[in-house]
Amino acid sequence: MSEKIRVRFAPSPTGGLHLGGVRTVLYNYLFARSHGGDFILRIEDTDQSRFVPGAEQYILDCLAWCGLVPDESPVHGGPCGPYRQSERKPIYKRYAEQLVKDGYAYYAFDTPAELEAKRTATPNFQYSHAVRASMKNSLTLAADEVKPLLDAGTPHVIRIKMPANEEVKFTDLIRGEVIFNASQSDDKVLLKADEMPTYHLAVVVDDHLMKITHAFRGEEWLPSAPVHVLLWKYLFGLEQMPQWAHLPLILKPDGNGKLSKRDGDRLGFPVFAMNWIDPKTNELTKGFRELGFLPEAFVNLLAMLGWNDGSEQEIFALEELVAKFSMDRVHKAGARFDYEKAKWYNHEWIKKVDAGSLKQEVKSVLAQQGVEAADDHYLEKVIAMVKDRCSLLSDFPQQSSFLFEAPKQYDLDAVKPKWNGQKQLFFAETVLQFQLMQQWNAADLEKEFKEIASANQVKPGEVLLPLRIMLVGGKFGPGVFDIAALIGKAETIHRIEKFAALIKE
RNA sequence: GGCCCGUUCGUCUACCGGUUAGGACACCAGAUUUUCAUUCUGGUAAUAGGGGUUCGAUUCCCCUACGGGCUACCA
Repeated sequence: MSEKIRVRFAPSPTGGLHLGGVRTVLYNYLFARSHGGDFILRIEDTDQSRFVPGAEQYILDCLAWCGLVPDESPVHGGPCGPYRQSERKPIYKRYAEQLVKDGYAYYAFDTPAELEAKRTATPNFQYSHAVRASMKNSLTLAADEVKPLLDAGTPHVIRIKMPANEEVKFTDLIRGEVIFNASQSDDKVLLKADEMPTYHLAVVVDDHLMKITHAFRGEEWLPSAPVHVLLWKYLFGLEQMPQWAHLPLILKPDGNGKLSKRDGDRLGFPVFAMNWIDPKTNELTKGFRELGFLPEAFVNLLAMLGWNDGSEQEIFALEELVAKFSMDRVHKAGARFDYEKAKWYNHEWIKKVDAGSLKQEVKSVLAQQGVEAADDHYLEKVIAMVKDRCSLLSDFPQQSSFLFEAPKQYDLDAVKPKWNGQKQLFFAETVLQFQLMQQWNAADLEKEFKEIASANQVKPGEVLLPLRIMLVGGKFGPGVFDIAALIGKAETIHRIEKFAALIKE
């Protein structure tokens, strides 16, 4: 039995897809897939103040990178269209008017200035059941006063009339039964003066019309959940309501509060899945992908931030997450984001995947550093040799560029103080002996090198570091003989000679 | 301020009444690697506090403290 799990996702007002957003979609995806259902994602399309050009496609691109491809993702012209909020204005208005007619909402004529005055006069002013009788609205005004106002086109909003004493219950997939007293919420605006809906109305109307089955969102929405539940009750009936899940927040690594883009900038780690250029400011925010993360690792670390399968396993592939995921093991408390652990996940994944599958990414990351890796077969060998030492894809150039071209810079301080004629002679001899070698592999090279050393009365330890500097340029990289074996006889000899000539001066 | 949600090593977390409270990241020490990493071994480190309930509470309940969230014609 296959079920269609339809979910809605609201992009961030500033564009960009942050960790919390990806995790929300990820949990949606895992939930849908683990129930054998289709995953239908609707990206909320609120134009006007919030609309960011390109945000939808960007989100879809990010999700594709993560491997979270929806079976269907109507953006424009889909079966439940129109999707753009401004094109749906009449729909929202119709439902809002319906609510007024049924006595669940009312017109409010208070101007923003009047409300502002109230707020400054009364410290904890809330437009709620307690004060609505003293405000200017269709509840306090006589019917024959209201009609002229409406007819004259007086600016007004439609507010929900929250019951003064009613318990609102609903089941949250993570928190279980949640009970609120409706009186605690104020009379939220449902339809603004410009006839655009607020989130509260739009979310309920759209979820109904677009047959949303599951509504996962951040914990910050919990306090307004009773408003939404009530709207469902008034408009469509509670049986129709999607299943709610309020996900725990992802918190700053230091200090307090939700993780924000600013924290990433400040602490030096990405917060967005992929690079995002704010179309308004042209400001670039780096993404996990561009900083060298593997999508497998990104998904893995996000999944574990607030969920685990109860075992001690920490490395999960997406299919494995699908198989083991269950909503009731999602945490209630927020989790601090730890970039060090994020890098650890990536390192584990780089070690885990095979060299061949990394070719494209490594090639492009090398190209960015001006290193051309033309030979795929050779590249794969390079990757196999160095990948265990890389936490990020961006570590590859540092760890492997010398396998494609001779070092341009040498760590001379590592060699020069102890350099002498004896070593000069030793390397001259090494070049000669290497030229004669029939087999060119790491084991034979090491054997040969040590024999030359003992024949020349040099301790291998004293010439090993110079050899490394000659081949690599610095004190890093895989075993020297592995490097020599890979770059080949001619190149090895060339590098030794080049360096020997250089250090003489 | 009001309301809501939450609270196990520094961090992510396991335990769903009986454990020497386990794992991972980070950190420290040792081994391996005649580079640097990796790897391996070991170590430091937690049930916020106080009341109940119970033969027995990290686990269930209450209070306090702390943290987070919401409190817009933003989402």
